[in-house]
Amino acid sequence: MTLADHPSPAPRPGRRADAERNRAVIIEAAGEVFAECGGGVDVREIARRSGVGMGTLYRHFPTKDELLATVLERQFNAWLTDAHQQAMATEDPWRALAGFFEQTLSTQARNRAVVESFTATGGPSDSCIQRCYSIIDELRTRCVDAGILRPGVTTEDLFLLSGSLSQAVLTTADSRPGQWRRLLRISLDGLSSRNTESLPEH
Amino acid sequence: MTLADHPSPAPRPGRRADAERNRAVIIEAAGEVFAECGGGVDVREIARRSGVGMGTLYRHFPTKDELLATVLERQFNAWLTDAHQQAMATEDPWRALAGFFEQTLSTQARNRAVVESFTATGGPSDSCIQRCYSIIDELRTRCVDAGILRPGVTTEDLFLLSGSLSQAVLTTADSRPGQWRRLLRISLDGLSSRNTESLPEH
DNA sequence: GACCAAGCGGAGCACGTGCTCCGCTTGAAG
DNA sequence: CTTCAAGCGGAGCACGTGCTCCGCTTGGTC
Repeated sequence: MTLADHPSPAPRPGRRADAERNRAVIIEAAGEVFAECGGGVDVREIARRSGVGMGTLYRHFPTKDELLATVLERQFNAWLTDAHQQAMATEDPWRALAGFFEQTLSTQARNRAVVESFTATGGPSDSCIQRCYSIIDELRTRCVDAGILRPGVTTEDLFLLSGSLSQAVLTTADSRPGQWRRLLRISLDGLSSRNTESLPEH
Repeated sequence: MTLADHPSPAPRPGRRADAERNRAVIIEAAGEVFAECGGGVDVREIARRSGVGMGTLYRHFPTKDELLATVLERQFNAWLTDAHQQAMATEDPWRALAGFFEQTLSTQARNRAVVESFTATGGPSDSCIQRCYSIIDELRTRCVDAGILRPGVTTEDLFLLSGSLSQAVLTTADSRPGQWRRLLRISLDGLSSRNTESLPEH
């Protein structure tokens, strides 16, 4: 399932048809460019890739930040929807949790801007964070109920772990792609209930 | 042991005394500013903090990158020296490894530029990387000889883990400082030889 | 004390990048 | 077909930031 399969979230009635089309083209192109180059790219590059002038770009998105936010929101929601569906479809709680990390990391591996957004101030919007927390919490609860998750592990721990590993994915993307799977495996084993010693308080 | 306890690596004979003094002041100030603000700070801020003009700064360091490299090299070497001494002084191999991570992360937690340097292209100089690998490899070997490290764990795995956790330290530095210790604990438990299943190949 | 090369300060230049302005074009309503 | 507001393109402005230039100052030597 790719991004294009998800419905565009904000169709705007009353606008001229070409404007609507341009808006969609810009979001599409910006998504690609941000993913490849990170949030620091020159806006002209996005305009160029969209085949649209600067005026048009800034008519639709008053600032670069707003464009980035729109794109990230869209990509996050697509990813979260997929992740949720996949999690629901997996019977075994542990496989569901592991699969979530696997999917998250391999998706984000190809999207610089998304990884950056976790580091930078602000990051993704609150509603996305909230949604992400909900999914992780559901996965965590299922594992706890099955007695296979280490006691004391919080949703925040899992969220932070995901962000931390994302970074590992990025740093090894060029030199040793796939090495992150080893770290993931190590972390998951550390999360197993076979480890009974309590974790340090904050 | 702090940075000031380490000898300045490059005293330059034949230079005027005030120039030598200024050079030291600049390195000191730049170290603080880079640590607080990251590598993206305005050079003027470093000049201001040094109490020195732009001309003086650029006389000693022809580019900002060179200044940053000099500062990072110095800080890395100070950190590595401390880490090595501490590792040598710890009898128990596992405590030595855990202590290395603990020290690395709590040091880097207060130094944005260092963490960034692992992410950015280039990063620390090759000789630093090499030295760091040597230390980690020594720690790893001791653990392997004692039979307490999970089979198949490489020096690269441990290096990558360190960088990955550094990121976690940064992202939670403001909101939940100390949470990274929980992730570290989880990772270390996953590295224990009690986990016998082999890690995925690259 | 006199001399001067080495060193210094900071105004200002060059350039990259976010954003605007305005004359031209075009979808669509009548 | 006519009309025109909505939309478009891209030159160029504003500003932040790396770096330079040059007249002034000063440590060191005789």
